[in-house]
Amino acid sequence: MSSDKQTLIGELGTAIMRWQDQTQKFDELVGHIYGLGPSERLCLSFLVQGPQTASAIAREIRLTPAAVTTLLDRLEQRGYVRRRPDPTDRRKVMVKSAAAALELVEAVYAPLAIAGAAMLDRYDVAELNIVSRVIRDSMEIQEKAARELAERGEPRSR
Amino acid sequence: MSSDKQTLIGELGTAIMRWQDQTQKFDELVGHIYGLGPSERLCLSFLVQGPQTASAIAREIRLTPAAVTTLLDRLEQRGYVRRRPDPTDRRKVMVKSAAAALELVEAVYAPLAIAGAAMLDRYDVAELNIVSRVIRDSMEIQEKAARELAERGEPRSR
DNA sequence: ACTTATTATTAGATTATCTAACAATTAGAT
DNA sequence: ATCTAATTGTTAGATAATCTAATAATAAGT
Repeated sequence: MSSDKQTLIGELGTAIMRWQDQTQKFDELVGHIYGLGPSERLCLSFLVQGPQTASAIAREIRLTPAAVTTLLDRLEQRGYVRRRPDPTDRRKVMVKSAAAALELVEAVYAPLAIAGAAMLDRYDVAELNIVSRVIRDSMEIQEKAARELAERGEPRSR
Repeated sequence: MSSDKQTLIGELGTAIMRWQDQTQKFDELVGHIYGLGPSERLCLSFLVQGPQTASAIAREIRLTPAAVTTLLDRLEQRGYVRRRPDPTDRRKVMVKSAAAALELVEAVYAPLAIAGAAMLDRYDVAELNIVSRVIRDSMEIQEKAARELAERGEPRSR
Protein backbone atom coordinates (compact mmCIF):
# COMPACT_ATOMS: atom_id res chain seq x y z
CA MET A 1 0.00 0.00 0.00
CA SER A 2 1.91 3.02 -1.26
CA SER A 3 0.90 6.42 0.07
CA ASP A 4 2.32 8.48 -2.78
CA LYS A 5 -0.55 10.44 -4.27
CA GLN A 6 0.31 9.94 -7.93
CA THR A 7 0.64 6.22 -7.39
CA LEU A 8 -2.68 6.21 -5.62
CA ILE A 9 -4.32 8.01 -8.52
CA GLY A 10 -2.90 5.51 -10.96
CA GLU A 11 -4.11 2.56 -8.94
CA LEU A 12 -7.52 4.12 -8.53
CA GLY A 13 -7.79 4.63 -12.27
CA THR A 14 -7.08 1.00 -13.03
CA ALA A 15 -9.38 -0.08 -10.19
CA ILE A 16 -12.21 1.89 -11.77
CA MET A 17 -11.53 0.29 -15.15
CA ARG A 18 -11.50 -3.19 -13.64
CA TRP A 19 -14.71 -2.48 -11.79
CA GLN A 20 -16.52 -1.48 -14.91
CA ASP A 21 -15.09 -4.47 -16.70
CA GLN A 22 -16.40 -6.67 -13.94
CA THR A 23 -19.83 -5.10 -14.17
CA GLN A 24 -19.96 -5.77 -17.88
CA LYS A 25 -18.94 -9.36 -17.33
CA PHE A 26 -21.59 -9.73 -14.68
CA ASP A 27 -24.29 -8.61 -17.10
CA GLU A 28 -22.91 -10.97 -19.68
CA LEU A 29 -23.09 -13.81 -17.19
CA VAL A 30 -26.70 -12.98 -16.45
CA GLY A 31 -27.37 -12.94 -20.17
CA HIS A 32 -25.68 -16.28 -20.58
CA ILE A 33 -27.73 -17.88 -17.84
CA TYR A 34 -31.04 -16.42 -18.95
CA GLY A 35 -30.35 -16.91 -22.63
CA LEU A 36 -30.25 -13.21 -23.47
CA GLY A 37 -27.90 -11.79 -26.10
CA PRO A 38 -26.31 -8.35 -25.96
CA SER A 39 -29.13 -6.62 -27.82
CA GLU A 40 -31.80 -8.27 -25.72
CA ARG A 41 -30.01 -7.12 -22.58
CA LEU A 42 -29.61 -3.58 -23.83
CA CYS A 43 -33.25 -3.43 -24.74
CA LEU A 44 -34.47 -4.67 -21.38
CA SER A 45 -32.08 -2.40 -19.54
CA PHE A 46 -33.45 0.55 -21.50
CA LEU A 47 -37.02 -0.41 -20.71
CA VAL A 48 -36.28 -0.14 -16.98
CA GLN A 49 -36.56 3.60 -17.54
CA GLY A 50 -40.18 3.11 -18.56
CA PRO A 51 -42.19 2.18 -21.66
CA GLN A 52 -40.64 3.18 -24.96
CA THR A 53 -41.55 3.16 -28.62
CA ALA A 54 -39.89 0.74 -31.00
CA SER A 55 -38.00 3.49 -32.77
CA ALA A 56 -36.71 4.91 -29.49
CA ILE A 57 -35.36 1.47 -28.71
CA ALA A 58 -33.75 1.31 -32.12
CA ARG A 59 -31.97 4.63 -31.57
CA GLU A 60 -30.89 3.69 -28.06
CA ILE A 61 -29.34 0.35 -28.86
CA ARG A 62 -28.22 1.25 -32.37
CA LEU A 63 -30.24 -1.30 -34.26
CA THR A 64 -32.32 -0.79 -37.38
CA PRO A 65 -36.09 -0.66 -36.92
CA ALA A 66 -36.34 -3.98 -38.72
CA ALA A 67 -33.97 -5.63 -36.28
CA VAL A 68 -35.92 -4.19 -33.38
CA THR A 69 -39.12 -5.69 -34.72
CA THR A 70 -37.67 -9.18 -34.68
CA LEU A 71 -35.92 -8.51 -31.37
CA LEU A 72 -39.24 -7.56 -29.79
CA ASP A 73 -40.90 -10.60 -31.34
CA ARG A 74 -38.38 -12.78 -29.52
CA LEU A 75 -38.65 -10.95 -26.22
CA GLU A 76 -42.44 -10.81 -26.35
CA GLN A 77 -42.71 -14.51 -27.05
CA ARG A 78 -40.66 -15.25 -23.96
CA GLY A 79 -42.67 -12.92 -21.74
CA TYR A 80 -40.02 -10.26 -21.22
CA VAL A 81 -41.93 -7.54 -22.98
CA ARG A 82 -45.39 -6.45 -24.06
CA ARG A 83 -46.44 -4.38 -27.07
CA ARG A 84 -49.35 -1.96 -26.78
CA PRO A 85 -50.71 0.51 -29.31
CA ASP A 86 -50.09 4.14 -28.45
CA PRO A 87 -53.53 5.71 -28.06
CA THR A 88 -52.35 9.16 -29.10
CA ASP A 89 -50.45 8.11 -32.23
CA ARG A 90 -51.65 5.02 -33.97
CA ARG A 91 -48.40 4.52 -35.84
CA LYS A 92 -46.50 3.97 -32.64
CA VAL A 93 -46.16 0.86 -30.54
CA MET A 94 -45.40 1.25 -26.89
CA VAL A 95 -43.14 -1.43 -25.50
CA LYS A 96 -43.16 -2.22 -21.81
CA SER A 97 -41.19 -4.71 -19.78
CA ALA A 98 -43.30 -7.63 -18.58
CA ALA A 99 -43.33 -10.36 -15.95
CA ALA A 100 -40.20 -12.27 -17.01
CA ALA A 101 -38.15 -9.08 -16.94
CA LEU A 102 -39.37 -8.17 -13.48
CA GLU A 103 -38.58 -11.67 -12.24
CA LEU A 104 -35.08 -11.36 -13.60
CA VAL A 105 -34.58 -8.06 -11.81
CA GLU A 106 -35.98 -9.46 -8.57
CA ALA A 107 -33.83 -12.58 -8.77
CA VAL A 108 -30.54 -10.98 -9.78
CA TYR A 109 -30.33 -7.24 -9.46
CA ALA A 110 -32.47 -6.55 -6.41
CA PRO A 111 -30.27 -8.65 -4.08
CA LEU A 112 -27.26 -6.87 -5.49
CA ALA A 113 -28.82 -3.47 -4.76
CA ILE A 114 -29.63 -4.55 -1.21
CA ALA A 115 -26.11 -5.76 -0.57
CA GLY A 116 -24.75 -2.56 -2.08
CA ALA A 117 -26.91 -0.38 0.16
CA ALA A 118 -25.80 -2.31 3.24
CA MET A 119 -22.19 -1.82 2.21
CA LEU A 120 -22.63 1.93 1.68
CA ASP A 121 -24.35 2.19 5.04
CA ARG A 122 -21.04 1.38 6.71
CA TYR A 123 -19.69 4.74 5.48
CA ASP A 124 -20.67 8.07 6.98
CA VAL A 125 -22.43 10.87 5.14
CA ALA A 126 -19.28 12.88 4.53
CA GLU A 127 -17.58 9.89 2.95
CA LEU A 128 -20.57 9.09 0.79
CA ASN A 129 -20.64 12.66 -0.45
CA ILE A 130 -17.05 12.39 -1.55
CA VAL A 131 -17.77 9.25 -3.52
CA SER A 132 -20.80 10.95 -4.99
CA ARG A 133 -18.72 13.86 -6.18
CA VAL A 134 -16.08 11.66 -7.77
CA ILE A 135 -18.75 9.80 -9.68
CA ARG A 136 -20.32 13.02 -10.87
CA ASP A 137 -16.92 14.28 -12.02
CA SER A 138 -16.15 11.02 -13.81
CA MET A 139 -19.43 11.09 -15.63
CA GLU A 140 -18.85 14.63 -16.78
CA ILE A 141 -15.49 13.72 -18.22
CA GLN A 142 -16.85 10.72 -20.01
CA GLU A 143 -19.83 12.67 -21.30
CA LYS A 144 -17.57 15.31 -22.75
CA ALA A 145 -15.35 12.67 -24.36
CA ALA A 146 -18.40 11.01 -25.86
CA ARG A 147 -19.64 14.29 -27.30
CA GLU A 148 -16.30 15.04 -28.90
CA LEU A 149 -16.00 11.53 -30.23
CA ALA A 150 -19.47 11.58 -31.74
CA GLU A 151 -18.87 14.94 -33.39
CA ARG A 152 -15.40 14.36 -34.70
CA GLY A 153 -15.73 10.90 -36.06
CA GLU A 154 -18.74 9.44 -37.72
CA PRO A 155 -18.59 5.76 -38.62
CA ARG A 156 -15.22 4.82 -39.99
CA SER A 157 -15.00 2.47 -42.94
CA ARG A 158 -13.84 -1.02 -42.16
CA MET B 1 -29.68 18.03 -2.19
CA SER B 2 -31.10 15.97 0.66
CA SER B 3 -28.80 15.21 3.57
CA ASP B 4 -30.69 12.20 4.89
CA LYS B 5 -28.30 9.26 4.82
CA GLN B 6 -30.68 6.67 3.44
CA THR B 7 -31.71 9.00 0.65
CA LEU B 8 -28.07 9.65 -0.08
CA ILE B 9 -27.37 5.92 -0.28
CA GLY B 10 -30.25 5.44 -2.67
CA GLU B 11 -29.11 8.25 -4.91
CA LEU B 12 -25.56 7.00 -4.85
CA GLY B 13 -26.73 3.54 -5.89
CA THR B 14 -28.57 4.84 -8.90
CA ALA B 15 -25.67 7.14 -9.73
CA ILE B 16 -23.35 4.16 -9.80
CA MET B 17 -25.72 2.27 -12.06
CA ARG B 18 -26.01 5.20 -14.44
CA TRP B 19 -22.28 5.62 -14.50
CA GLN B 20 -21.70 2.05 -15.52
CA ASP B 21 -24.44 2.36 -18.08
CA GLN B 22 -22.73 5.41 -19.48
CA THR B 23 -19.41 3.58 -19.66
CA GLN B 24 -21.00 0.76 -21.60
CA LYS B 25 -22.58 3.22 -24.00
CA PHE B 26 -19.26 4.94 -24.46
CA ASP B 27 -17.60 1.69 -25.48
CA GLU B 28 -20.46 1.02 -27.82
CA LEU B 29 -19.99 4.43 -29.38
CA VAL B 30 -16.32 3.73 -29.89
CA GLY B 31 -17.26 0.43 -31.47
CA HIS B 32 -19.76 2.12 -33.73
CA ILE B 33 -17.24 4.68 -34.93
CA TYR B 34 -14.43 2.21 -35.46
CA GLY B 35 -16.67 -0.48 -36.94
CA LEU B 36 -16.16 -2.94 -34.11
CA GLY B 37 -18.94 -5.23 -32.90
CA PRO B 38 -19.41 -6.38 -29.30
CA SER B 39 -17.28 -9.49 -29.69
CA GLU B 40 -14.51 -7.62 -31.41
CA ARG B 41 -14.49 -5.09 -28.58
CA LEU B 42 -14.45 -7.75 -25.91
CA CYS B 43 -11.59 -9.53 -27.61
CA LEU B 44 -9.46 -6.40 -27.94
CA SER B 45 -10.22 -5.36 -24.40
CA PHE B 46 -9.09 -8.78 -23.20
CA LEU B 47 -5.88 -8.54 -25.19
CA VAL B 48 -4.93 -5.37 -23.33
CA GLN B 49 -3.96 -7.72 -20.50
CA GLY B 50 -1.34 -9.25 -22.76
CA PRO B 51 -1.08 -11.93 -25.47
CA GLN B 52 -3.55 -14.78 -25.18
CA THR B 53 -4.26 -18.08 -26.88
CA ALA B 54 -7.31 -18.47 -29.08
CA SER B 55 -9.00 -20.80 -26.64
CA ALA B 56 -8.42 -18.41 -23.72
CA ILE B 57 -10.15 -15.74 -25.78
CA ALA B 58 -13.01 -18.12 -26.49
CA ARG B 59 -13.50 -18.79 -22.79
CA GLU B 60 -13.23 -15.14 -21.87
CA ILE B 61 -15.76 -13.79 -24.32
CA ARG B 62 -17.94 -16.89 -24.36
CA LEU B 63 -17.61 -17.77 -28.01
CA THR B 64 -16.95 -21.15 -29.55
CA PRO B 65 -13.44 -21.81 -30.83
CA ALA B 66 -14.80 -21.76 -34.36
CA ALA B 67 -16.29 -18.32 -33.88
CA VAL B 68 -13.01 -17.08 -32.45
CA THR B 69 -11.16 -18.30 -35.50
CA THR B 70 -13.29 -16.20 -37.82
CA LEU B 71 -13.28 -13.30 -35.35
CA LEU B 72 -9.49 -13.30 -35.34
CA ASP B 73 -9.44 -13.54 -39.13
CA ARG B 74 -11.44 -10.32 -39.26
CA LEU B 75 -9.38 -8.50 -36.66
CA GLU B 76 -6.10 -9.65 -38.13
CA GLN B 77 -7.07 -8.51 -41.61
CA ARG B 78 -7.76 -5.02 -40.27
CA GLY B 79 -4.50 -4.83 -38.34
CA TYR B 80 -5.95 -5.00 -34.85
CA VAL B 81 -4.32 -8.27 -33.98
CA ARG B 82 -1.46 -10.59 -34.87
CA ARG B 83 -1.24 -14.39 -34.66
CA ARG B 84 2.02 -16.07 -33.71
CA PRO B 85 2.77 -19.73 -33.10
CA ASP B 86 3.49 -20.60 -29.49
CA PRO B 87 7.06 -21.91 -29.41
CA THR B 88 6.46 -24.14 -26.39
CA ASP B 89 3.25 -25.79 -27.60
CA ARG B 90 2.81 -26.13 -31.31
CA ARG B 91 -0.93 -26.59 -31.09
CA LYS B 92 -1.39 -23.14 -29.65
CA VAL B 93 -1.61 -19.78 -31.36
CA MET B 94 -0.68 -16.70 -29.43
CA VAL B 95 -2.76 -13.65 -30.26
CA LYS B 96 -1.40 -10.17 -29.63
CA SER B 97 -2.93 -6.76 -30.16
CA ALA B 98 -1.31 -4.88 -33.03
CA ALA B 99 -0.91 -1.37 -34.38
CA ALA B 100 -4.55 -0.53 -35.08
CA ALA B 101 -5.52 -1.49 -31.55
CA LEU B 102 -2.80 0.66 -30.03
CA GLU B 103 -3.84 3.59 -32.19
CA LEU B 104 -7.40 3.20 -30.97
CA VAL B 105 -6.27 3.23 -27.36
CA GLU B 106 -4.07 6.26 -27.95
CA ALA B 107 -6.81 8.16 -29.74
CA VAL B 108 -9.70 7.37 -27.41
CA TYR B 109 -8.81 5.89 -24.05
CA ALA B 110 -5.50 7.57 -23.27
CA PRO B 111 -7.00 11.10 -23.29
CA LEU B 112 -9.77 9.82 -21.07
CA ALA B 113 -7.25 8.41 -18.61
CA ILE B 114 -5.34 11.69 -18.55
CA ALA B 115 -8.48 13.73 -17.91
CA GLY B 116 -9.48 11.26 -15.21
CA ALA B 117 -6.13 11.52 -13.47
CA ALA B 118 -6.32 15.31 -13.52
CA MET B 119 -9.78 15.13 -12.01
CA LEU B 120 -8.66 12.79 -9.22
CA ASP B 121 -5.72 15.05 -8.51
CA ARG B 122 -8.14 17.66 -7.22
CA TYR B 123 -8.97 15.37 -4.30
CA ASP B 124 -6.66 14.76 -1.37
CA VAL B 125 -5.16 11.42 -0.40
CA ALA B 126 -7.66 10.74 2.36
CA GLU B 127 -10.57 11.27 -0.03
CA LEU B 128 -9.03 9.10 -2.71
CA ASN B 129 -8.57 6.33 -0.18
CA ILE B 130 -12.24 6.43 0.68
CA VAL B 131 -13.21 6.10 -2.98
CA SER B 132 -10.73 3.30 -3.32
CA ARG B 133 -12.30 1.42 -0.45
CA VAL B 134 -15.82 1.82 -1.76
CA ILE B 135 -14.75 0.45 -5.12
CA ARG B 136 -13.04 -2.50 -3.49
CA ASP B 137 -16.17 -3.22 -1.45
CA SER B 138 -18.40 -2.95 -4.51
CA MET B 139 -16.25 -5.35 -6.45
CA GLU B 140 -16.34 -7.87 -3.64
CA ILE B 141 -20.11 -7.79 -3.55
CA GLN B 142 -20.41 -8.20 -7.28
CA GLU B 143 -17.84 -10.96 -7.33
CA LYS B 144 -19.73 -12.87 -4.70
CA ALA B 145 -23.01 -12.39 -6.58
CA ALA B 146 -21.39 -13.64 -9.76
CA ARG B 147 -20.04 -16.73 -8.03
CA GLU B 148 -23.43 -17.60 -6.60
CA LEU B 149 -25.13 -16.95 -9.90
CA ALA B 150 -22.71 -19.11 -11.82
CA GLU B 151 -23.06 -21.98 -9.36
CA ARG B 152 -26.81 -21.90 -8.89
CA GLY B 153 -27.92 -21.42 -12.45
CA GLU B 154 -26.37 -22.92 -15.48
CA PRO B 155 -27.80 -21.85 -18.85
CA ARG B 156 -31.58 -21.69 -18.77
CA SER B 157 -33.55 -22.99 -21.74
CA ARG B 158 -35.15 -20.36 -23.89
C1' DA C 1 -56.65 18.43 -50.14
C1' DC C 2 -52.10 17.18 -51.10
C1' DT C 3 -47.57 16.31 -50.24
C1' DT C 4 -43.95 14.97 -47.15
C1' DA C 5 -42.29 12.73 -42.90
C1' DT C 6 -42.63 9.25 -39.38
C1' DT C 7 -43.51 4.64 -37.64
C1' DA C 8 -43.48 -0.21 -37.68
C1' DT C 9 -43.53 -4.25 -40.41
C1' DT C 10 -42.25 -7.72 -44.06
C1' DA C 11 -39.06 -10.00 -47.50
C1' DG C 12 -34.65 -11.19 -48.96
C1' DA C 13 -29.52 -10.65 -48.52
C1' DT C 14 -25.55 -10.44 -45.51
C1' DT C 15 -23.01 -11.41 -41.43
C1' DA C 16 -21.89 -13.65 -37.05
C1' DT C 17 -22.20 -17.55 -34.46
C1' DC C 18 -22.99 -22.43 -33.65
C1' DT C 19 -22.48 -27.63 -34.25
C1' DA C 20 -19.86 -31.23 -35.88
C1' DA C 21 -15.96 -33.26 -37.93
C1' DC C 22 -11.07 -33.07 -38.44
C1' DA C 23 -5.80 -32.75 -38.23
C1' DA C 24 -2.03 -31.73 -35.44
C1' DT C 25 -0.01 -31.97 -31.21
C1' DT C 26 0.65 -32.98 -26.28
C1' DA C 27 -0.16 -35.53 -21.88
C1' DG C 28 -1.02 -39.77 -19.42
C1' DA C 29 -0.91 -44.76 -18.66
C1' DT C 30 1.07 -48.37 -18.23
C1' DA D 1 8.30 -46.72 -26.01
C1' DT D 2 4.07 -47.20 -27.71
C1' DC D 3 -0.86 -46.41 -27.31
C1' DT D 4 -4.77 -44.06 -25.84
C1' DA D 5 -7.07 -39.95 -24.46
C1' DA D 6 -7.29 -34.92 -24.17
C1' DT D 7 -6.31 -30.31 -26.04
C1' DT D 8 -5.92 -26.84 -29.70
C1' DG D 9 -7.20 -24.49 -33.71
C1' DT D 10 -9.32 -24.86 -38.19
C1' DT D 11 -12.80 -25.95 -41.84
C1' DA D 12 -17.61 -26.91 -43.64
C1' DG D 13 -22.33 -26.46 -43.35
C1' DA D 14 -26.46 -25.00 -40.61
C1' DT D 15 -28.75 -21.56 -37.65
C1' DA D 16 -29.60 -17.10 -35.95
C1' DA D 17 -29.21 -12.02 -35.79
C1' DT D 18 -28.87 -7.97 -38.31
C1' DC D 19 -29.05 -5.16 -42.46
C1' DT D 20 -31.11 -3.00 -46.81
C1' DA D 21 -35.01 -1.93 -49.32
C1' DA D 22 -39.80 -1.79 -50.10
C1' DT D 23 -44.48 -1.22 -48.08
C1' DA D 24 -48.67 0.24 -45.50
C1' DA D 25 -50.59 3.12 -42.15
C1' DT D 26 -50.73 7.29 -39.94
C1' DA D 27 -49.51 12.06 -38.79
C1' DA D 28 -47.74 16.79 -39.81
C1' DG D 29 -46.98 20.77 -42.81
C1' DT D 30 -48.46 23.78 -46.48
